[in-house]
Amino acid sequence: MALSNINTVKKSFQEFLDTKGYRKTHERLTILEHIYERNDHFEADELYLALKQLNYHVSRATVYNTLELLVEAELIIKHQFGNKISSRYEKAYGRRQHDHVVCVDCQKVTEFCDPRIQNIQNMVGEFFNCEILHHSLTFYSKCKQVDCSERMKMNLKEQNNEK
Amino acid sequence: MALSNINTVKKSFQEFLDTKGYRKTHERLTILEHIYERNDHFEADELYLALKQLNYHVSRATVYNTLELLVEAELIIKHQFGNKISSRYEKAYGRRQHDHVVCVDCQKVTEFCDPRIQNIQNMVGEFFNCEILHHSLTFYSKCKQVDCSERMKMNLKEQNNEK
DNA sequence: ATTATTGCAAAACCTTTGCAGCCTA
DNA sequence: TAGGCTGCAAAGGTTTTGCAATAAT
Repeated sequence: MALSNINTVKKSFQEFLDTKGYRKTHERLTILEHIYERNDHFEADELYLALKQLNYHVSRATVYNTLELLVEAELIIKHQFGNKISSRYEKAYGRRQHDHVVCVDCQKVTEFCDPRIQNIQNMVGEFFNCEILHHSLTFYSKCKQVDCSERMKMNLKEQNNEK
Repeated sequence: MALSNINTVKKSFQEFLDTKGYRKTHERLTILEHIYERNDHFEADELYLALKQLNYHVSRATVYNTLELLVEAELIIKHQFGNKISSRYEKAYGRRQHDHVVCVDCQKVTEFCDPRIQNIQNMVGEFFNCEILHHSLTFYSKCKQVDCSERMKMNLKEQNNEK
């Protein structure tokens, strides 16, 4: 992500905090920066551990708190992919609406866009006379790529080592 | 659900258990029966408590175990609706493919069908050269119906009573 | 008779909460 | 300085697991 963008995002968050009367703490701004350096669909604990490894210590409580604020500020999106228990997050600023394909074997997440989903959303909202706020469309697949089986092997190895 | 159908479903489950070399226990068959008497999108613990109230005692472990088997047998479908932590289940046999609208206030689940989703699924599968096994499409709405606010009030009352 | 399955309780897992102390405003 | 925010640890809710007892094959 371009440098100009991260500054825009930080400004946006600061404005959000101002408007809501929340405080601009180092923790919150730093967490936002680190999120915008990532390009994946990460879990809260992954973010916590990544920050720890960078010798920037924040508590889990603060990570969860900040993630919630960022969702509210519409700077990140929260997902629940299938049977995975924990939520995943991705940055939202300057990104067009998209949906996901998740491999049931290696958990790899791929993104796609299809304008027809918006049409369906509008139609369903009209039909039920309700205001649809947002949607979640996920395709669960077995990807035919080489690195899928690679990942599976890695996962199996990890599991065996831990036992 | 018609009586003939529940028998068909039970036969289907028994065949599944046979094929897989699993045992046909009273618990498993009874849980299946009770699920097919429901018409909602229930949580595992709701099912456990419902069975308890009917004086049919099964452990939580057995409920979870059986739900997993029924998903594998494709007799029920498991959902993760939005930020709700716990999974929800619904019966699957003899039901046409459909998706869901979930009210973010009262959690009411409504079903709808749209053939275009299948088209999108096919296109995306071809595009990424992957085999899409199934999908999950959920619209999150604020329903404008009277009973939504009613439910919200009820929920608030319950919460206050519990405190 | 074998051994998968059950029930129970404890553990695991992710997330939230309570509180003392800190730091932003 | 006031009180919102943090860190820590403990609690919360859902799901999984270990093990002895039970029941299906």
